[in-house]
Amino acid sequence: MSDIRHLICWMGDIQKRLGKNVARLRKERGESQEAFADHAGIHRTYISDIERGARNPTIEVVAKIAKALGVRPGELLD
Amino acid sequence: MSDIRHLICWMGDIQKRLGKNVARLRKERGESQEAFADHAGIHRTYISDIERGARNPTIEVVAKIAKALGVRPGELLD
DNA sequence: CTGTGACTTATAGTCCGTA
DNA sequence: CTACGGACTATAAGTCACA
Repeated sequence: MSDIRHLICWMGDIQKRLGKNVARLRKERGESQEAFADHAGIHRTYISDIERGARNPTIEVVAKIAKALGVRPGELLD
Repeated sequence: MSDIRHLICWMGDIQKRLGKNVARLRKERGESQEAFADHAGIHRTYISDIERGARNPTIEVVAKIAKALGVRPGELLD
C-alpha cells in the first residue's frame, strides 16, 4: 500500500518528475544551477534542461546528480 | 537512517544494479527475456544487454520496463 | 542566474545474425 | 532461451552564444 504511488507516477512524464526532484533538492541545498552543475561535474545548461524536463538522460547521469545531491538515484525518479 | 543505503549503493555500478533488478523481477513473473521484451515494447537483445549491465539506458527505457514489471521506476535503480 | 536554439560527437537503441 | 557481435539509425551528451 506504500505503493499505490506506482499507479500514479506513471501518469506524469518521468522526465518532468526527475526535473522537479532535482530542482527541489538543489534549492533545498541553497545552490544555484551554476554552482550545482559545477559541483556535479555537469554542464550548467544541461542541468537547466533536465530541471525543465527537456532531456531524456541516461541512468549514469541520474547517478551523478544523485551523488551530488546525496540521495539515492531511485529517489530522483519517484 | 532508512537511508544509509545511499552510502552503499554508490559503490556498485548503477547499470549492474538495474540489470539485477530487472532480471530478478522478470523471473519472478515467470517470463522469458523474449516474452518480456515484447510485452515491454523493447528489443529482445536490448533487454539481454540491460540485464547483464552492459548498457546505459535512458530514464524513458527504465520507465517502460518499470511499467511492464508493475513497479516504480526508482525501484529498479535501488 | 536561468532558458533556449543550434550545433558536433558519442552512444543509445534496433535489427540482422551465430553459437 | 540467452549471450554476443556487427552494422545501422535515432537520439543523448556535451558545449556555446545570446536572450
